[in-house]
Amino acid sequence: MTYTCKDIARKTGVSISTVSRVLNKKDLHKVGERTRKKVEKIIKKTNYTPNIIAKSLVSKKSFSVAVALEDFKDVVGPYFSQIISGIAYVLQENGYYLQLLGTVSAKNKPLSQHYLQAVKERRVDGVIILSEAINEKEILGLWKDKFPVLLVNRYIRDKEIPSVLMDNEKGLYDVTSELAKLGHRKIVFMAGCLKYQLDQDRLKGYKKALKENNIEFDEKYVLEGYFKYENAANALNVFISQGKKFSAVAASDDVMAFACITTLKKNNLSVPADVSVTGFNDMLFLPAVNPTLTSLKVPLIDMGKEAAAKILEIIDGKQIPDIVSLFKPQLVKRQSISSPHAD
Amino acid sequence: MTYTCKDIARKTGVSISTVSRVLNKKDLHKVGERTRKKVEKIIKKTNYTPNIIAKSLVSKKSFSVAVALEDFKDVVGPYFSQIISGIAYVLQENGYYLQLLGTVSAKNKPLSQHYLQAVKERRVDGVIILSEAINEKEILGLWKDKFPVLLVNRYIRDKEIPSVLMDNEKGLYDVTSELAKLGHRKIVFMAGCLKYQLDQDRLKGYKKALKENNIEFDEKYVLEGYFKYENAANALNVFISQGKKFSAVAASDDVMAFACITTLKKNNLSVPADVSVTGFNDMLFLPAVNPTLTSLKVPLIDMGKEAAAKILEIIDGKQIPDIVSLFKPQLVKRQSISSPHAD
DNA sequence: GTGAAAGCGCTAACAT
DNA sequence: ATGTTAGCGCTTTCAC
Repeated sequence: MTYTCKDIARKTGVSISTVSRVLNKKDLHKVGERTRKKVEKIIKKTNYTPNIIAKSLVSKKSFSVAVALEDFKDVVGPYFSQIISGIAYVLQENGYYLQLLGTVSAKNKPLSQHYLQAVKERRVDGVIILSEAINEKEILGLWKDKFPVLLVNRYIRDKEIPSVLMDNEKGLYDVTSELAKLGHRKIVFMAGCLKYQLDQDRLKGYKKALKENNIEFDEKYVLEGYFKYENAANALNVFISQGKKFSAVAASDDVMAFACITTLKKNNLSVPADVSVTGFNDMLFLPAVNPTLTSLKVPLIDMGKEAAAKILEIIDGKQIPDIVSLFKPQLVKRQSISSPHAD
Repeated sequence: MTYTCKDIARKTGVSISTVSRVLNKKDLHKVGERTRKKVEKIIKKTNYTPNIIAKSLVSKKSFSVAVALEDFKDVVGPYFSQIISGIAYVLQENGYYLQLLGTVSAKNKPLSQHYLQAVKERRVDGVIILSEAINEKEILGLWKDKFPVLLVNRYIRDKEIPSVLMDNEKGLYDVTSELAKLGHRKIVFMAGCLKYQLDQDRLKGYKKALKENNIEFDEKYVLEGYFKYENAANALNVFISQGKKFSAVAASDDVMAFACITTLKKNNLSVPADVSVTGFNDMLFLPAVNPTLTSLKVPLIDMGKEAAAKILEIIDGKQIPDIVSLFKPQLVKRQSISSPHAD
């Protein structure tokens, strides 16, 4: 049997308003001590829990936040899952629920329709956008409608949309500089997806480091692996088969870095003796991997926590002190890099 | 501006029932062609989306399903994330939303309170339980209340609670048999957590294989790694320091298998020359890992899909043909096993 | 202090 | 074929 506040009122012999008052501890000073106790007793006895749906209807708050992923397959893999884990933790601590939304490929529905519908249906009080599949116009539309939105590792140029970011430019700058310092002159940048702002920024850092070390930029040395193992392996394979010279690969992702290592081995190139390889996010550190991967450590879980904390502030209508939080990647050197051959 | 069905009715010059009818395509034959078109036009023009909260209140359906995890940190890591990915996919395809719930550690709240509250608040139409932290009594309570529940890789003895399972007993039986066939006589079983049914079943398979190969069971050869890298490494370290002889480790998880490989290397034992190692779930296959891991492949994403499909059937009140779906693990042999030394 | 009543945005039974 | 109306379970104002 599932009870309603009406049942509780009847059982206690009071009105539903009184029940509501003690339930929400609101205007409690207006409720008699004895009445309150009586109501509380019945609530406990019946194990009554208010219907949140009804509450939402009148309060216009769902106490839940959506996390918009591009594809549910993204949950698999340490990048998104760490961010989500951080978000989930903070939301739960604050009594909020987390809805996981996909932005592509729902049956019979165009791109992003499913996620937008959830928002418009007022299922959620805010959205944290991890997906790159949602276009800027849509996001700006929501923001203009005063709907709480927050972007993670993504931002919209010249617009004041709250974002939680990592310093992508500095990340690739650091890693490229390190490789140059070791003596590398032909460095491949295995980007994820160059149409993403994130890889544009990394490209910028890569170029900056090249320039500072008097290495000429050659766009043929920029490959795209789309953050997928197979794609990265293919891209590097094609590059190798073209006979291009190179002694290092800076990848935009640890998974792609592993793809590069495997591909190099298959081409009888050893890592790091022949080619140095670096990753990004330092999310896949396994001591069993040989060689262990040099990567850029980013506190993904903390970024998730920050994202959740921030969207809650926005939902609560608080003034947000900073539109942007910026996390710094930290270079972690391991076995996958060394000085190049002297040839 | 956010519209209600009343607004649409007023703008179109019809009643709200008519709006509701065209919205839900229900009793549509009773609506005039022209009226329908008129309503549809206004809906399109105003970009109106019905308020799902109100709809839920009357229909007593939230169109969302909860996935109960023990700890949000669990999303990180391939085991849970693959299952979740499968669940999310099927739910979305069926127009359902996914709520992620934790079952421990919400601030000020005892174990599992948060998840139970979500259920009782009628936020969700059903729960898929991945967590081991929810006790059997609670689950049985929900089931008795006719609340749709489904367990994944977990079941309750002698109770007909729907479950999506993998054949844990056969998995460890297969792997242990293979090791015995190679000539191993001293095989360590690195369990996750022996109080879980899953590891009890695996233990059973392990024992069965030992018996069939005339190897005496010794409980000292059963360790617990709690599915964590550090714990497994510690447990094996302690075991090694006790001077026990062994030539193989069958782990209940790939992560623990990697922990074992690293620990063995640190103890100057090479894999597989000195000690063979196997994993479970085959979820971390990386060609870059040396040696590549022998493991039991389980279709985790498919298990997630099956779980979602099943909970939807239960929610729809359909007769469920099988209380249990059983997925078979498949032994994938790679470099981490070989015959033992001849000493 | 407590209760009655209106209303949140929708559905569905019942009129017309 | 279309409209009227009574709720769904709660919050909140306003009486008493």
